[in-house]
Amino acid sequence: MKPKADNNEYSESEDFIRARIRSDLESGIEKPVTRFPPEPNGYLHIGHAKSICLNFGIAEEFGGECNLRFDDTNPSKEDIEYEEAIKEDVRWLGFDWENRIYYASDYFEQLYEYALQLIGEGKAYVDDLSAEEIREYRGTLSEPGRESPSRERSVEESLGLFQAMRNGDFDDGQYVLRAKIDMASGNMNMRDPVMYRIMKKPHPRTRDSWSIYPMYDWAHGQSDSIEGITHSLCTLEFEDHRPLYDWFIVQLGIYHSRQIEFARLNLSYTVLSKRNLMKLVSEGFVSGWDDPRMPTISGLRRRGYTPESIKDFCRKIGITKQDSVIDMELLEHSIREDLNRRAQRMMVVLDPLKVVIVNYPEGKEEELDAVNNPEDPSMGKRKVPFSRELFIERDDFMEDPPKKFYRLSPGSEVRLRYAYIVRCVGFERDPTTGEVTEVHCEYDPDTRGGSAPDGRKVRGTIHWVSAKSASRVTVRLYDRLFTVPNPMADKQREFTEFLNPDSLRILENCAAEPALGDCAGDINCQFERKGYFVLDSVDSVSGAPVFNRTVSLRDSWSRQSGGKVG
RNA sequence: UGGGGCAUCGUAUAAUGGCAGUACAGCGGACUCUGAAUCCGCUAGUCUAGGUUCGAAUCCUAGUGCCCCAGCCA
Repeated sequence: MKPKADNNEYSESEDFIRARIRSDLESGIEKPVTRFPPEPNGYLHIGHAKSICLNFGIAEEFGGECNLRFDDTNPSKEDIEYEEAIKEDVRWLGFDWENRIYYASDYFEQLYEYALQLIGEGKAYVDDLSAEEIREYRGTLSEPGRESPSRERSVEESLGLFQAMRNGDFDDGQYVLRAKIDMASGNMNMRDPVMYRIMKKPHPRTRDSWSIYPMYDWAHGQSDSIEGITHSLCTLEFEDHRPLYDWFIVQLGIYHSRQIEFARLNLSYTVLSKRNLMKLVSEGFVSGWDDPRMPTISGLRRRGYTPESIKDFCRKIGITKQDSVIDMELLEHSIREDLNRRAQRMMVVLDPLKVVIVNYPEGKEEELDAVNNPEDPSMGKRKVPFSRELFIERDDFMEDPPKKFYRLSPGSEVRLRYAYIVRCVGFERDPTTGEVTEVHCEYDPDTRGGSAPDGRKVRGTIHWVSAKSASRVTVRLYDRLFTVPNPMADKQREFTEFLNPDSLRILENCAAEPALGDCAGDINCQFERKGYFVLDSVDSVSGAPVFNRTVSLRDSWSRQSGGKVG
């Protein structure tokens, strides 16, 4: 089937960044070169996916290139574990940096030479003010700063001191190298920003060969320039840094990459900052960075999201400079749309209630045809066993049903999907708890396969599993991580106070079609009428599968009945 | 008058002086062996006030609101 993407909204119009690239292409540049520059200090999340799709997407669309660059300028926060996870996530999304993997740390020597150049030209100086003093001297948002006494230091002295900083002659914090710009600038970033700090810490890649490390502002633009990045795309909070980005490049007289800013992604009912995600992990609110409730790429992957659905989502949200919060339902729409097209259908009863077909012969078993995917006939059919004793969903039976309840209730008729039309003729309950323990039905042998030869209308069709051959599986139902759309909105309260206590429900005794009892690999399927599920890649063991609910099906019944269904 | 940015249905996003469109959500209907999917329809928007113009979301003026910046983090 042809996707309706041919003449839809996103192929017709271009965002402001693509428009700019197109115009730059017309006015001379050969091809766009972009980069995705994560710091290896945490796992990638859906917000990074937006940036990845933008940077790699532009390279694909315009015949350019996109580099993967690790912005590893702060060894106190970075770890090799993160680097590997990041590479895996980018690859999983379906992007390829080929041989273009770079590290800011590869440029440490070049950056050092550049610094020498600026010092030599009197545009940078070594400062001996303490961190606290630097802050005081910087002034405030509305008052200009004061110049450090070190500003008057001679070029020769700064050169010597800077070399000594590199040699490890000083302790952490004793000196910094600063750019000499303008302490009265309205832009705080231009008030003699720190370029290097002393940090006697081994670096994952350069080990102990450096005792000074460049700051972001000093490293990023120059790294872009060295790599010939034409368009350096970053988020809005760096707009204030652009004058500094440009200043360094102009002073150095090197290739001028251009920084362009766009709005970062915000998603409702979750948080999207490494700091806060880190807190959820380290304080045990979730099981790890890849907890299926996490908005990380690895969490979404384990939850059952596909790369296609994430890329589709990124295309739909667009690229602008407006602060916005995207509704989680749009992400859910993307995965439903993708999985509806490709997921194998299965019948699984999450909360089993026993049904006895009283007029069905004891010991008899037959195999019925079930469609694997009504959206895709090429996926074929499969056999499902049927017998006298079945399981149905507990909430598909009601002793005293409300209006418009199309499922089973005393005296009513319902279709067992792919099987027979049955009528409820009675039920049993536990005398002490009052809970319904068993439902009795009579089946109509003429309706084999679920058809009604007499043309009778049966509104309800429910899923079921033959009791004898059912596989016992564990199912984890996930719900939104937070109870409020924006957990960060309340400044008085910690965002963790808004964690949803019901974000995970574990169902140990679900009854599944036999085939699901022993399966392996990346299995995305739809449990009919319940949602899309994926075999958990971590906790499933052979013969004891665990399924994660990726997303429920849309459910207009629970909305209209106000009830919570499964 | 510290600096920088942003304002279009509930949420996003298009319209680059010429019919305010699309998607998600919501509501209603058709269809249905998934209360799914699909199809059809409906609701709903240009921050405010002036101005320019035959014509303004778009240009001008003045307001208002929101976001970011005072790390030796990125």
